[in-house]
Amino acid sequence: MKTPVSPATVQRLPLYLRCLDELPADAERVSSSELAALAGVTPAQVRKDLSCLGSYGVRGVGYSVAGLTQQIRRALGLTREIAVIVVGAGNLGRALAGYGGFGESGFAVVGLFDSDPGAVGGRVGDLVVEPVGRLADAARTRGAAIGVIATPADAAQEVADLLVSAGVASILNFAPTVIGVPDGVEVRRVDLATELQVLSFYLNRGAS
Amino acid sequence: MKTPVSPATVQRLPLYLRCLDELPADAERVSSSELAALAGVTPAQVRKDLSCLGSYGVRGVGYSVAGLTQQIRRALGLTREIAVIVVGAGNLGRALAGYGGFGESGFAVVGLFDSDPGAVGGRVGDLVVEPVGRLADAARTRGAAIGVIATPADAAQEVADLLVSAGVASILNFAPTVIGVPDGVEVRRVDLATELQVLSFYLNRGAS
DNA sequence: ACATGTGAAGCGCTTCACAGCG
DNA sequence: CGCTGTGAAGCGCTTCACATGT
Repeated sequence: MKTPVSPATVQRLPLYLRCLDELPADAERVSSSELAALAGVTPAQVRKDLSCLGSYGVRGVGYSVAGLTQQIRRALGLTREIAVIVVGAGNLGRALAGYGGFGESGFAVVGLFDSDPGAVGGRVGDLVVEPVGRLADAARTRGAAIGVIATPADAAQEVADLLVSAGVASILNFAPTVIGVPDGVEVRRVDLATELQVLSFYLNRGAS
Repeated sequence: MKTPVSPATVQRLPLYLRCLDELPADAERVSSSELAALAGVTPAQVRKDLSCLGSYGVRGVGYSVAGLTQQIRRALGLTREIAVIVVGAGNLGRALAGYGGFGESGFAVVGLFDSDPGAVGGRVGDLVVEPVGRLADAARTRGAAIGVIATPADAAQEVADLLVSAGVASILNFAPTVIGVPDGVEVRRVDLATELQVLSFYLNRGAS
């Protein structure tokens, strides 16, 4: 089965990619059970997920590590480097912009913006903080495909609108608020307080 | 329906809490439709979720903002402040430890640790970076309930083991790797590369 | 013999539609 | 009349079990 990749599967593909990476360098093949153990899911789940992308598995043997890695990267659209813009040069924004893991995963931060004139001009790794006024223009000329919002909550909606108007159709929102976007724009929220609150729930669960 | 709160619902309760917070200060009541619009879900979803915690809704009117907030906080176990420990004082760890939103959400960072002697002693807000050697002891004496891992990938498993042995049964893992823990320990993963890779998938989806 | 690929069953979550109540 | 609360239908995801292929 080729095309119908379910959202649940999409969310797990990057996980498999990581697990493949953590395999011993001399490993040529993996079985669904091995991969499942590393990823913390069931073997059947792994096989179902991988079968969605026209599998390269060999019955009786397993999957080629290199081949499978390539297949997953292609399915995720990681064949070319993707340009990412980060908005908000506070602690979180700088941490994100300076995070080395981007490059290895096929992403490149091509711009870091902030509305505070005091922050503009500051350097983070190879990047120089630019004023938000240049965001839209920079997003277009540098071909940014993904925008990361690392601003306070009250600026998030405004930044989202800016990104959308600049043609950025994928947004990763670290601001602790819900942003509204037009249809066709994909938003993913990462909220620290939310994560802690969910953990809090299960904390009391386990105790009772 | 009182007790059976599904995982999917648990994940949305913090979201509702945020939306309630963003309501105009003079709002006394909300309808499921209003809340749904803010949260980006359906009204039926909101009602189902809220009915799980013995609802305080009034038919024909809506929910009391204050009452509902209290109900959700109680369901999540946010009646007392929860002590959190952060391990890893790199960019991300310092950003997390210094994040003000913790306190407002009912959490308090009671310790920040790092294995690098050069980082130990550094100050982040009110906190002083301590050596990991003191982690287990500090976790116990300060009653830490949640541990946040903000180390590089290769240190994550070791830190997780330390946290578990110190009695921390809830872990929020920002390290780009999968950690193994005993049954009964709850782990949530937040992985930047994973989020970007998922966005990448839908990027190509929308374009084709 | 062994591990993949896959229909089918099982399960949980979402959506619908309406009864119930202020 | 309006909005909540909820059985029931619908849908998607996970798990099972086994046929398939090497």
